[in-house]
Amino acid sequence: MTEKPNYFDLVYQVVKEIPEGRVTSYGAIAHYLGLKSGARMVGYAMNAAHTLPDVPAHRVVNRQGLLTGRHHFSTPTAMQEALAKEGVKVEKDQVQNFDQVFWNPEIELSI
DNA sequence: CGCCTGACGTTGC
DNA sequence: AGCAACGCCAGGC
Repeated sequence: MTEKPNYFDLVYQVVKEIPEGRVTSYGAIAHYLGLKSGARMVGYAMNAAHTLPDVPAHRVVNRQGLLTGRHHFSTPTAMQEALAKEGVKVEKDQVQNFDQVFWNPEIELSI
């Protein structure tokens, strides 16, 4: 990695703006950054963000509200535990009331 | 330098 | 309504 892609930092910033007790989806961030087809890239960026303490990757889930990246955490339950502590109900790796805790950057950040 | 994999999403069948 | 395949792009080996 000769350089760190700018959009990586963009993803980090958006994720860092996620309020406690709220979650967002990769596609939402991707679309917000213009990476409409780069949802994968967002997740990929998250992989690097995983090393940054300021990037709550546990608040980022997929479109289904499913904790797809929980396996990348220190423990398979770390993501669920973190969300549960913030008030987000997680059952079987699935976010409950996903539509209620969903945080849309395009709206919350007023684009 | 080339191939493969990968925290997703969407469309088609 | 559920399952499968494709598409996008970048990093790692």
